[in-house]
Amino acid sequence: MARTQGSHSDITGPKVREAALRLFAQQGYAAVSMRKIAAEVGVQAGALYNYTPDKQSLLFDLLRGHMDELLAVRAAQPVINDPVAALEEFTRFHIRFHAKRPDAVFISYMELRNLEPENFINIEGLRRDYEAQLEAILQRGMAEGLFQIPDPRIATMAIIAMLTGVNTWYSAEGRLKLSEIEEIYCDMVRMAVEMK
Amino acid sequence: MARTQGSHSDITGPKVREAALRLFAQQGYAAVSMRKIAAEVGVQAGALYNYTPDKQSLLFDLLRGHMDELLAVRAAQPVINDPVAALEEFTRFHIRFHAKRPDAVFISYMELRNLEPENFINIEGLRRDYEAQLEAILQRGMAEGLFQIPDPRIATMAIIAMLTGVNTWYSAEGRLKLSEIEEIYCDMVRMAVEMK
DNA sequence: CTTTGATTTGAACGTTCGTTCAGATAAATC
DNA sequence: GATTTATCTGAACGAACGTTCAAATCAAAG
Repeated sequence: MARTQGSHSDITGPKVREAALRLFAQQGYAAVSMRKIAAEVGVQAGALYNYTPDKQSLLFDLLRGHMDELLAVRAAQPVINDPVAALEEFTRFHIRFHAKRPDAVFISYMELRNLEPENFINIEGLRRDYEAQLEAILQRGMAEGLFQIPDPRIATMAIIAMLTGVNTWYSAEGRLKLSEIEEIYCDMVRMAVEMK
Repeated sequence: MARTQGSHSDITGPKVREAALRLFAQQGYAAVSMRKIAAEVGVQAGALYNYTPDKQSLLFDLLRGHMDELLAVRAAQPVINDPVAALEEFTRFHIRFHAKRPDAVFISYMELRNLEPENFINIEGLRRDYEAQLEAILQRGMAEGLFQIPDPRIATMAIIAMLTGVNTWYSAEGRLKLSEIEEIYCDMVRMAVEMK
């Protein structure tokens, strides 16, 4: 027997996922052919099928991987009990994590509709888990009389939409550094929920 | 000569645009074939070319029409001088206008990348015009000492992202009526910018 | 009822799609 | 150096793609 380790798949596998992620984000799932992905990797289209059973699975794995990483990195964060501090930490975390992965964030929102129903439900559930973490912070802040929030569920959606919106215009070469943007959003979020 | 009025195009034309809008929103521009649109209209694919020179123009016309209507309806709104009242009016207007047109809003965000560069710039300019209206309200509120905003440009993007985010979860059958949602967002937006 | 021209059909075009697979290639083990 | 097997090529499959166009259809004007 031969070559049980060190085969090309260690290199090609990640390259396939990277190319697919970039192309799906730029052109959309339906507009990207397996041949385009293969060309980007430097391989023939047939070779891709050593790394994914089909195109749909490739998309799902990217979305699933993104959500898994989001929840894993978040879970590794230290727990903060003070709602005000926790909200600031969530804000900074969300902006930073998403700004680093614009392609994955983009396809996570755009290509959900291209998932088969079962896969869709799967990803949707992970997103809800993440949203629930922010909602819990808001609920705690209200219980402690620190926050003034007309509807915690809606405030959760509003804050997340606001934060994720950074990705639509942020550029590393822009007017503001990411740390400055974090600061500004922390202020706005705090003002939006704080008891006066 | 015959049939200078009342021809079928009066019926088929709008049906083509409606079908294209719905299908583009549901499945994405690239995933929707001219044959699918034709089937939805109840016509053969070739007949579509009486109503659009090509598929790309069909997408552009939908986006352009949406933005034109947004700016036109907005321009017909009475001018409000008080920044606090103007901000509330903008909030309500944005939520209501966008909630009524979820498909057009969706493709306006998702399919921008499928526009040819010239068309992209065109639509992008109209969006900036709209955003500038909110930014002007924020600037005026700051000048009058009513608002406390760390960065008006970013606050503009944040508020618009927050408001447009309603479309990702709003349903007419949901827990809250649209008027209630408007109310909640007005509160949050006001709290987020108001001088304390 | 005939004429007229807007509208639609239905077939065809060259191209590209996702996927499969027998055979070629190449690297690690013996 | 021979063997083994993961990896990749290159061709092929039927299906679907956007678009074109001659011919058929049909409703209003004369």
